[in-house]
Amino acid sequence: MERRLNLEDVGRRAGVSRSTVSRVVNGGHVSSETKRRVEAVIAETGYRPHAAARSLASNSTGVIGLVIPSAAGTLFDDPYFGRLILGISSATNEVDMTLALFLFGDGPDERSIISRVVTPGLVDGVIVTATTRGDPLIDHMQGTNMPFVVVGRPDNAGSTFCVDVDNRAGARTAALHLAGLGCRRPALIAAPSNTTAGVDRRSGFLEGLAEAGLSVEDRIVEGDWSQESGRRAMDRLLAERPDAVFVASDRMAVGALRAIREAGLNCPGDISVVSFDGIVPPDLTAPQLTSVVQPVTEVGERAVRLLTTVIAGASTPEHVVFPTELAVRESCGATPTAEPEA
Amino acid sequence: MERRLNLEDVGRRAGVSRSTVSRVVNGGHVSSETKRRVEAVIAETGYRPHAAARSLASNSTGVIGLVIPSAAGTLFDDPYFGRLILGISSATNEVDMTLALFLFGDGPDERSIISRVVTPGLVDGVIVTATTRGDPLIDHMQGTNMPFVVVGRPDNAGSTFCVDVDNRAGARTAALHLAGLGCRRPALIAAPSNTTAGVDRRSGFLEGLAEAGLSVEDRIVEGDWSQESGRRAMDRLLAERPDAVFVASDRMAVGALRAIREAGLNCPGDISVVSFDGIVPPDLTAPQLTSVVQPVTEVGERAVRLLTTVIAGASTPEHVVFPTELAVRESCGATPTAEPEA
DNA sequence: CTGAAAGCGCTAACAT
DNA sequence: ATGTTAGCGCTTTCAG
Repeated sequence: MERRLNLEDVGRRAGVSRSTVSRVVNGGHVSSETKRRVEAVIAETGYRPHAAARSLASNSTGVIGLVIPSAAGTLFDDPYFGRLILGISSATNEVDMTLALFLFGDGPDERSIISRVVTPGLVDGVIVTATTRGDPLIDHMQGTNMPFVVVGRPDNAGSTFCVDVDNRAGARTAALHLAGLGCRRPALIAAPSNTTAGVDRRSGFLEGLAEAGLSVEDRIVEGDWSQESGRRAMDRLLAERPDAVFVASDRMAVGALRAIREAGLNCPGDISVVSFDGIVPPDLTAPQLTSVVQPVTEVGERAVRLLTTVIAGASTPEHVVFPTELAVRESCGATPTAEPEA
Repeated sequence: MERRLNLEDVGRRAGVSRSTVSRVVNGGHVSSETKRRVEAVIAETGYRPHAAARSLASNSTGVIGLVIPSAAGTLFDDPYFGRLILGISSATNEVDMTLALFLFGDGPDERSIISRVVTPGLVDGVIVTATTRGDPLIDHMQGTNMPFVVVGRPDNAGSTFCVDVDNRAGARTAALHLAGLGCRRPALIAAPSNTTAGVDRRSGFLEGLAEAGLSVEDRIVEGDWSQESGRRAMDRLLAERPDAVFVASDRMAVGALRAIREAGLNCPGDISVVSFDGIVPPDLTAPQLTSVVQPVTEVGERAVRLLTTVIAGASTPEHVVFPTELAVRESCGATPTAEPEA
């Protein structure tokens, strides 16, 4: 097993010092003549700088971490995280960094992995997906001096960098849309109230309803994001004879659609449904879901860019929130529009 | 900005040398008295070893890479990769390593990311998911001396470590099951023939059919894994009036089910379907899919363990292949069994 | 524009 | 059982 080529070796072959080689590798000032010679040697030897050595000397690793808690089971049943990872990964490639993934459940391993995330010299910064309210992970991160941004809206983060979508406004739009269609007895299948997204979507919807002079009264059931919970929720709701329902997530909406069908009712004929996410492929359901679509991939990309600024030293917390778009399809009973409404 | 605490500092506070501290951190032999003292200092200072420095000195990073090519769009629409990542991530946590994710599309960035994967000092080894035949990535990896294992069955890898599922046997079982149910005009919606999984599932199915004295004749259409392709394939196939169809993936099967329904036919009444993957939640479809389930998560976990042996120096290539299980549900028309058949 | 030299924080012989 | 001493391969002043 031969020793790995290092800067010194390359320098020797090119007749220059290791510093010069380092300069051509990192784009420093080098005469074009020597530069050419060094590059030739690098090309023919296939030299690649040693990442760990570089990290140690430069105090920067070139890797960013993505932390997703309670990844356990449900995680990838929902396309949400997949999309987010895609966005983050592509942005990460773009800036020539590498992505480290930290998934963890609720086991005792949590503590250990949580501390691995902030190991010095491992990552330059991390993106934390915070879905639950009062997330202890956020508190923990604030106690360290590891740069981080959170995806979502943590309620216990006085001042952190974060990127989120406007859940409240999106849900409000859904309410207004339903009201505009003439619904009289709206219902709500809410997302868990221990998540900020759940809270925001609920209050946004109620707000929109109020503006239109409507109210859900007791036609409101809380699901747990799962399709099955959506189905059960709709089942319960059906007894109240709602003429429209806003479901706080696509997945739960798929379940709701099923409950409606199984009850022998028709959507949108008997009941309109509007969901949130816009992440389930339209073709997957019949009728196609009208939903408030959130730009998940963009959120991921933005999070990476934001994180790079934090790593670079940005210190005044920035909150970026993306708008959502109502994609009108079949399930609400309106005539689908080519252009999504705002 | 105060300097980061290092071994020397901790040693000074505890009145010992840095090597001793290193020993207590890494579990070397230290008298219980000093060990206690050092641990106290570590606890009160919150000292954490610097990952890059450690990597450089020990020539081992503690991170493994996961490479997923052509991640582009379709990737996360299919729960397959999510499950795989889950398995890999959990195994990775278990052995106290961290996971680096390399996703890449077909753009020009491919070259650059592909070379980043083999950057010395970045990862200790990588898991490559190879789906396509003659995958150039495999050739590339073989040209380096980076430890790697492949998930899947590369056809251009004379001798590599790999873990796969027995696609052939699983598909054969599906054929036999359908034959046992009395089908006479079986059809096949195949997976892309430029993937080894596609090839294996096809030949396994044909083999099983032949054993039962049946044949697909020209009732065979190739899909591209997407649900839509499954739907179109079924549409074409319907003209041939098959009484059973084996669909090489769950996703395509969902499309096929839809085509059957839209043609006004009934499954399993008019036509039985058996799919491959067992990855779509049964509740998602009506009727529930009978399918050949592959243990994706286990494959991921095994890949990690195998990789650790390669990193440790294992040199005689090992191929581990997992068996599949036929989960009999509603879509084949048989009475669902509690115990899945072999 | 280029070379020399001093670390970055840690591990691993090698002494003691 | 513990301390001493070399590096690991790179970046980065500092001279020239």
